[in-house]
Amino acid sequence: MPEKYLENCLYFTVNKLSRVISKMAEESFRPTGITPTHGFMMMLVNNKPGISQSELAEELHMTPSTITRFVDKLVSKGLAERKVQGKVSHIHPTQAGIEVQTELEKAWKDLYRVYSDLLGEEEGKALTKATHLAAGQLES
Amino acid sequence: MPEKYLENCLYFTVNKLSRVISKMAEESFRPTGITPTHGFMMMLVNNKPGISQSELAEELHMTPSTITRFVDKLVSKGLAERKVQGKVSHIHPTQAGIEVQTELEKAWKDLYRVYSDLLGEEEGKALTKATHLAAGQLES
DNA sequence: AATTTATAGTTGTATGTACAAACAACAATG
DNA sequence: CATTGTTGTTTGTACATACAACTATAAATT
Repeated sequence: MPEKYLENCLYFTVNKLSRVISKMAEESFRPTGITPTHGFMMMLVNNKPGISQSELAEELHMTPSTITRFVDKLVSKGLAERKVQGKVSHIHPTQAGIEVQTELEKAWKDLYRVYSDLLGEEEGKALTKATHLAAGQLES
Repeated sequence: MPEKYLENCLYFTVNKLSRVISKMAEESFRPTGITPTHGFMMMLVNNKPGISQSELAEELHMTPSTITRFVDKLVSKGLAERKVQGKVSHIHPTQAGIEVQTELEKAWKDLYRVYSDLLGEEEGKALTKATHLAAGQLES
């Protein structure tokens, strides 16, 4: 078992990268007062008012229970509201939710800028594509 | 704001990949009765008996508090023991800890096999290298 | 030697996320 | 229409992990 052998393990390198970039994302989103994932969810809601939770789950690649919790938080922050219709919950932005959109987009662009500057824009794009592809290939 | 735009966000793709590969790792390590990260820690301890917690933190890229909790768990499972010496804790494997090593290595190889088969071995290696590099570049 | 600063670890608490089980609404089939 | 299955959401619980504040030891400086 050689030294530094963890570097050769995808599980490890990906998890580490995940921690690092998550911290960067929190940094970028801090001014909005919303954490990154909640922010993305909010943007999805603004992008498609009335979106259902399963659609959110699909887009965000998260489990329904997690989505419930996240929507709860948006609601409790006054940024969104649930309109239950039969078995489906439709999520709509409130006025406050609509208003926070530009700030969220700014945070997102900022995040992009920060990691692109550190990685090189093209390298960043390539890595994004590669991780997206890999995630698709592995989830089977 | 285009459709499917989250795919172009490194934060997102990396987090998704992290979730996917973490689940695969849990699968591979399930037979050992130890979760992947605890397993890696155990291997590090076997690899260098008497290793300090800060060294573990460094290798695993995790915070000291997390290391404390993880070591606690190894100890409570009877796989390792702390020998406190001044302000430093030295972690040693117990007999049970030593004995679980081969099974852990098997699980680890299995994980490698599974994702290599799905990604292609060379592609997997390339991605591992790329994520490792990126994590290094971003943590500044 | 006394005081300050740095290092190693721990503890309390919080967050993100998942799974499993439950529940509620709808669909399909006898 | 009664039952059985399917789908969407929720709730209880659990785990990995982090941060901030704390304690304890060691090192450095006065």
